[in-house]
Amino acid sequence: MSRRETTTLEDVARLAGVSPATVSRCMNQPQSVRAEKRVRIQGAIDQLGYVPNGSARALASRRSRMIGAILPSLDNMLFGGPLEAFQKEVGSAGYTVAVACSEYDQQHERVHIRNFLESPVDALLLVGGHRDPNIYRQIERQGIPYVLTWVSSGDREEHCVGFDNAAASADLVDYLVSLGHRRFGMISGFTEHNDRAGARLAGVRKALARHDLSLDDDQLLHRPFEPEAGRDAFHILMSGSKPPTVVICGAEPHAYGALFEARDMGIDVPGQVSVTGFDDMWLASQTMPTLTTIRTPREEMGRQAAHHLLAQLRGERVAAPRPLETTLVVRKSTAAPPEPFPGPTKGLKRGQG
Amino acid sequence: MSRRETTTLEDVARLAGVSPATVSRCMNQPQSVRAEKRVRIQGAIDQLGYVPNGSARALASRRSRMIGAILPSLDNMLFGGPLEAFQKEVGSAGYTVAVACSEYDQQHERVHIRNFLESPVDALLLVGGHRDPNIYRQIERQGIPYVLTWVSSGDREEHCVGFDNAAASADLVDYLVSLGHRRFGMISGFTEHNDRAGARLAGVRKALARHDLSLDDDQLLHRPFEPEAGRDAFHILMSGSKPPTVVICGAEPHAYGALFEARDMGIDVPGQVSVTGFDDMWLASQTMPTLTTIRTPREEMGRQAAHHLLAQLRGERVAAPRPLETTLVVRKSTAAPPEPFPGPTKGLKRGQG
DNA sequence: CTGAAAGCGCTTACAG
DNA sequence: CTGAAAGCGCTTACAG
Repeated sequence: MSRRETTTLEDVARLAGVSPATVSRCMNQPQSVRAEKRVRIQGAIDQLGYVPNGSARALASRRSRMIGAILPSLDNMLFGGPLEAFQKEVGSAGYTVAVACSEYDQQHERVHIRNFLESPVDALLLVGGHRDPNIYRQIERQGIPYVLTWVSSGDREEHCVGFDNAAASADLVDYLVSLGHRRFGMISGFTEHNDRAGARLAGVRKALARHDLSLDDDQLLHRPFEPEAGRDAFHILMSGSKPPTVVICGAEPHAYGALFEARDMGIDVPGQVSVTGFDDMWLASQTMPTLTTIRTPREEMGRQAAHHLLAQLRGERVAAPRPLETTLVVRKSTAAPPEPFPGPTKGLKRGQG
Repeated sequence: MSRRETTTLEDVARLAGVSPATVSRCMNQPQSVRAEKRVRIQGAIDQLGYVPNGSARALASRRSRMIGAILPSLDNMLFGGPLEAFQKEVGSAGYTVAVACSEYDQQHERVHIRNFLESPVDALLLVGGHRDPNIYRQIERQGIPYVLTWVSSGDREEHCVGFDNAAASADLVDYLVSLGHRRFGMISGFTEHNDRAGARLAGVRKALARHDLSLDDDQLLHRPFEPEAGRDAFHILMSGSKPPTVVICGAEPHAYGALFEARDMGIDVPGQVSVTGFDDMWLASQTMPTLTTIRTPREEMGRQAAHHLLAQLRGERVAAPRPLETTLVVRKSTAAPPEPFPGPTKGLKRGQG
């Protein structure tokens, strides 16, 4: 235990017989140092067990090599995969990922953004695009790159790496209408502070309107993203006097809950009612019946978000990313409605989806 | 855009008419600064929109306020919850959490540990306790606190915040033996670099031995933690000439896969074969049949890991944490074996679990 | 309670 | 290709 506990770059320089600047260059731009010295320096590094101090490096270079990621939650199957993919990509470029959870709460997210800006992070990954403009102003004032995932459009398209939630749910509706469905129910997430949930609901409404259909107020239930909540909502929808012939779920946990509740209520899916999900998580292909849903390319989104950010960090001028494609995956939870049901309007166009 | 883009503590000091040292104190130990000055300083901070620079702070104070967490995976339902709980706890104490995934690979983990030590992090959260002693030496040389989760014993009990995997699976075996089972099959994770999986398997073996039973070699299959892998293994086990009357799964995804495969094979659970899980994730209570399993207190573990680390970071001397309790949750996937099956030995003691 | 000063361990123009 | 020197923006004994 000497007085000086940590070995510094200066120690390495002394042992290698070069200046600290050269050691620094050797670590950051090896090709700019004569090979012979590189060997001596590496030897000194190994001999001393030198570990560079990231804080000092960050301060001197004004780059922390840290990227902050703020996700709504980690305690489900949705965000972990993309985060892991993101971390892997930026990690191999030398960046560390700091995480925080907003718990689907704007105030929490705001605090975390502020903390990350203080850290300071070199870049930021967020989910969704709707937030107080002041937040964006604050981020941009610091001049750090950021990426908005899970959405493809909005005010800041050049920062969005995601897919078109509204278009995806509209696809779903077109398909369901083509099956003959006219009475729709929906279990949605809360839309106030969640533009993904909002877009999915809007997409459903818009597509229904195109078919001269609509979603009745009492057929739309907002619930947190939990299977239990989905069960509860499904039970309510199916206990009404005129239950829907199809229940669209804005998030997959809702659909799992709906399927479980149907089983417990003795309701046949898709015989009596069709059920759809959104995201195509692993369970969707294992439920009974298997779930018709929208596949979202989540890992791919994580990777692309990383590349988008890394390009900006390299100082490249980047174009607005192209929206990622979603896919309608038809499985066994959807079928024609149980009996011919006269639609609320005439002139219904079949099979146009 | 002035030449100096960032406002620094010095700017605040100048505007408030105090020294930089006082501004620093005002932020870190407010009570040591006269109230009147505190107000002036806060005013200056607000007026300038001052954001302290974490890198400089880290360098000067030799504390980065960052904790590194290395988990085997984020892309499943297991580690996200505890990580979120951990982040929440340490976050409210002012710490940032950096994450990385080892992908159940020692070399990956080693690289991430090294990167974190460079960052440098103030503390480290790891999963499991078995790793190259050199790694521990390296961590301890830097003098940073660390916590080993998901395990309760081993060489470094004072760092473990977890539960006794072996005892938990032994409980399960005792219960199954008490039901009358004598022919056991097991789907286990790979045990070479995973001491949790190793302990679960060892616990099963030890408990069986206590009952004069054992696990035949061809009744033990090692698989990655995926439902599909569980399906595959279950299929193999049940296709043998003498299939087991119970399949113990070392991880819950294996059990889900087993249940799905049983359904597809037309095998009645628990009529023909019992199936057990380990962890009690949300799906366990929703499968058909519902799953008998071991409940592990994962969120609580995340919180306790945080408190254990925070106490050390405060410089407190901490005692070895008490192991967390696991619970045998009996549901519908287990029952007596289909027919009286003569055990390999006499003198079997019933109901001793 | 407060300030002047040194220092944390790097990086990076600048000059050669 | 290399070195001397300044500087990144804070914190913290030390003295008062």
